[in-house]
Amino acid sequence: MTQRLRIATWNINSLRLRRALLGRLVEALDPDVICLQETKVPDELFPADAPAEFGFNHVAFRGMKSYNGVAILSRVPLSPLTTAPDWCGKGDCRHISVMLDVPSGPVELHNFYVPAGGDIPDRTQNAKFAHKLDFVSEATLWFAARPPLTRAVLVGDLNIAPLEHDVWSHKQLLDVVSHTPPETAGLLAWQQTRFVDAVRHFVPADEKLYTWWSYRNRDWRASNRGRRLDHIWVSPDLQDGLVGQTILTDARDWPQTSDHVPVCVEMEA
DNA sequence: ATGGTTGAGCGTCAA
Repeated sequence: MTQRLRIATWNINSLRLRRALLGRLVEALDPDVICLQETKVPDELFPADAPAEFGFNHVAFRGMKSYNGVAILSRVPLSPLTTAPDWCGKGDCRHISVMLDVPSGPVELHNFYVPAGGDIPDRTQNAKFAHKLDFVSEATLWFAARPPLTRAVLVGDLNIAPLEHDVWSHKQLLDVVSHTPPETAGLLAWQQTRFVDAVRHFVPADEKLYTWWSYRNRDWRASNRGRRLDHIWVSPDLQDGLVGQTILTDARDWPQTSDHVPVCVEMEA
């Protein structure tokens, strides 16, 4: 027997500022698990009552002051995984992983916030870009070195739009951090450590898909200069159980919202 | 080519 599992991911850009918007996310998507990035809250200030307020009685989080931070809110029990390294040795709270105690069998869940990489797409001139490439390489090597994963899901703000139609203009973004060849090649190599892009499973590669629109636009919908930076990948054994995907574009119009919108995949797992 | 906006938390830095 399998059971329905909906997993959502959202770069919330401050959990404390936008915790009420979690209610809208739950209303729209009814997820079993919510993975958050850029919580921007140290663990000792994590709003401990927020998950239960929205029906999530199980939580794991890793945060720091001002920057980064990840969290997993779950309706099913979870246990933390502690096997992953401290990526790039920075201790910067960009990854958290758990085993979800799904009745039909445990599911390994990874929630990542990949470095944005700064503005200059040159690792010799820009240490943040070097960090981003190194982070992706390190993750690729780590997953590649493991036995092929089963019942595994990897989500997050990966800060890279890998495909031509994951950005509003492939040509104009080829030298813009998030869509440069070393980044897209790096992300696809990571994915090829044996994951399936669960959103593209449903949407052909020639169809535009975005999950992020800059704040620096007068009218994000009119200009529609988006990028698909937020991803949900599953291990190949879960592919046949995929039921559907939702990119909650409407969330970009919520009051005081994030510049990212939630992404959700439903599966039988 | 440049500038445009937001958050954390009080300087600017990061995105």
